[in-house]
Amino acid sequence: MTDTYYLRIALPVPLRRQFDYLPLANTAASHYKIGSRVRVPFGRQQLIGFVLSIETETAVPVDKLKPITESLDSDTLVSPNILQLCEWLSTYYHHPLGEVLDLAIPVLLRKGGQISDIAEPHWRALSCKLQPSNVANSSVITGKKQLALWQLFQQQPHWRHKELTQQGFAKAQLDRLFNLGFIEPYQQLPVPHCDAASQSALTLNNEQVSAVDKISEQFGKFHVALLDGITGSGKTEVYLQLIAKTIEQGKQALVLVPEIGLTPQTLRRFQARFDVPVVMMHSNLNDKERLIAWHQCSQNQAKILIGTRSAIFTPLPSLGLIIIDEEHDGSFKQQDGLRYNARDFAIKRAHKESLPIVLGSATPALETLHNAYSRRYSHHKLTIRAGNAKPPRMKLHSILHQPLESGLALPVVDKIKQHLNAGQQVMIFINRRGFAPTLACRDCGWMAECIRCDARMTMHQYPPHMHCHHCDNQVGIPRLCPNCNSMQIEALGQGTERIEENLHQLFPGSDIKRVDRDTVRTKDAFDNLFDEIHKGEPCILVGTQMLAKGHHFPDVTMVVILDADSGLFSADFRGMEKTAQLILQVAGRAGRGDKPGEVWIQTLYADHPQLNLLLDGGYHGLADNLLQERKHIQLPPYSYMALLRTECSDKHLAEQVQNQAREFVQSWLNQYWQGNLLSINETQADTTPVTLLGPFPAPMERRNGRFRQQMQIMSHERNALHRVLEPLVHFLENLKGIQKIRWNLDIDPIDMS
DNA sequence: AGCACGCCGACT
DNA sequence: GTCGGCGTGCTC
Repeated sequence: MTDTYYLRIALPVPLRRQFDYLPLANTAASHYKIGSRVRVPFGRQQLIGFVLSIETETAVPVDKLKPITESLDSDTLVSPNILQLCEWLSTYYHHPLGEVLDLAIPVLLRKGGQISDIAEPHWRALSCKLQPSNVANSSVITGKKQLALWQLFQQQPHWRHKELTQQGFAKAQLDRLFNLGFIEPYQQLPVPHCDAASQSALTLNNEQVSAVDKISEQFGKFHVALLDGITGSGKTEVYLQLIAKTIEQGKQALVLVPEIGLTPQTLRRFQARFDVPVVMMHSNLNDKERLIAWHQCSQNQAKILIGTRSAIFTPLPSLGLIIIDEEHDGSFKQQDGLRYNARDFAIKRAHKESLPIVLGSATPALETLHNAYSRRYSHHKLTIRAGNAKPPRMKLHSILHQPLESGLALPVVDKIKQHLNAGQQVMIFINRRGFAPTLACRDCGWMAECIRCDARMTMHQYPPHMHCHHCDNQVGIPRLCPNCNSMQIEALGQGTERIEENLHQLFPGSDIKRVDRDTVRTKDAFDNLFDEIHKGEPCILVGTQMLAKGHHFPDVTMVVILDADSGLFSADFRGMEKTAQLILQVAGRAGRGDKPGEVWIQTLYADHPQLNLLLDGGYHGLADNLLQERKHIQLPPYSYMALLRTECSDKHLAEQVQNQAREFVQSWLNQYWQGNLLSINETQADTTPVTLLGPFPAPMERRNGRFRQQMQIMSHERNALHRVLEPLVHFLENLKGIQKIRWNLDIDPIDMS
């Protein structure tokens, strides 16, 4: 008996629907596993898709159905859990499932590769043949190299081919021993390497003990814990001890870290602590290395995975704990394609797999804090610095009407001198790279602007050029004003290059190091620089964000923040939150037990209420105030938001599509929503379930030659929001002329630009 | 997203 | 006469 059945396949195309295919002739339905890959004909091309389900009926006319080309996996590749989580992502972020699934597996598998592709050639001794007597009697082994090779196999019977060639043995020598029947080649998948633990657990203070105890009580069930600990309070030690308990139970642990925080130091700290294999996954891995790590996790060989955003998709069959370090960090949100938030998705995964998740931060996102206050998350505070170190002294220094010496206030210059003379390090933080953010003509007021963006070009000195940081456009430095031919062209404002140059004048003979994307392009360069700074010689560090994230500089005793003001009046409603997080992060880089640090914030607004709140009441003082403000104006976390963005070289088209979207949403609400709602509860008649704000131009309207528009779509009900977004996406997909413009829908946006 | 088909301008 | 521009439409 042959019952007909169909395979429902998700394909990596930007279409929010699935495709049905016929199976291969004479294959039983049981041959096709859910979550396995198949190659299928799609139009004129061949694509790789995932089997979602096996259906007995199809809505497609049977004569349109084609059989699949081949089945690529005999077993499931994406586990039911991960598949369902991807389906959830697809629905929540309104993104095609096929593209979501594509992100969930390593590139090599996406392209049709097999796990066996990463198998490595090995050699093994054939124990029965490899006896000293064989060698002695046969006298077939000639040459020192062959003998040395034979001796190696005496010591250890298995060798990677690569290791042997690295030791100077040639293929010919291996072949010779093989022909003699002493050894044979075989292929084997790489096994994660693992050293014995060399470091033991630190003693915890009471707060840490309490956090570890309370969170580990939640093992085996879904639970979100906020580990809210000031810099230096030992969050990492809490992670490590929770992971240790997880490992003791034979479970795996997943640690997500921000993009920039994944350093060899981090890996070493974990490896030194545990007897089990620790694997890293980050953007610096090549396709093969990524597949190896993925495979080792999926086979339960790796017990700890430390990774950046996309590591959240990794199959971990015995996962017992998830940790999100620096959970407030913006890099957990992907900013293109599938705009998912790995922190939120991790919580979803923890829920699905019934396990605890720890969100750690010194400056939790307001969303997270709100959830902790409302007791959806448990809240564990760490307020004591290790070794009873004093927190850094923070000081707002008004530069209003004050003379500046190369961008630095005079008392700040004096202070820097004191610290250098005391043999200590000073860090100057300015979030602007290049020499100067503006190049202007003194005679006519002309300013160098980017031809593609509504932005001024940054002047760079090393090498000399004008650079647009928004579209990467580069041009030479004009010698005459292009507008009035004046020679009075002047660089205005300070960038890292200029501060560095000025510091050489102010502090001749001092060691000055600049740390920004232009000086440390590679991970290695940064690590080398870090090692040098770590020697502790007095110096001044000048740098951008880069200095704030990831590394700690114990010999830095003074931090100067030059441009905190730029974040105070930002168009983004998260501007103040982000500024506070950055200030505290930078401040946290400084000092250690025996050398307390001081932080000077240069500002024109020394009486800015929220800045003062941050300094007097700490992060939580400010955060409470910001939460009240958000509640008052009903912004997240007190409402849910989606942002529809359009961009087009034709300004009118970008606006027109927004207006069409707006009209669509409004008429949809009138037709389907308000009618229903009114009949249920007429007193709510004036409460619109979904509100629209905009469309309006993006903060920088023109970028890279395209005009950008955006519209906020908000609701107090997550479901209400999604119920209208679904038909909106459908409407936009099928809108005539939509291919002329770029558009995207950002759910829970964190960067409003 | 690809990749076709489909009609209108400057070229061997 | 055709090569090719990218507008429109489809993919189980």
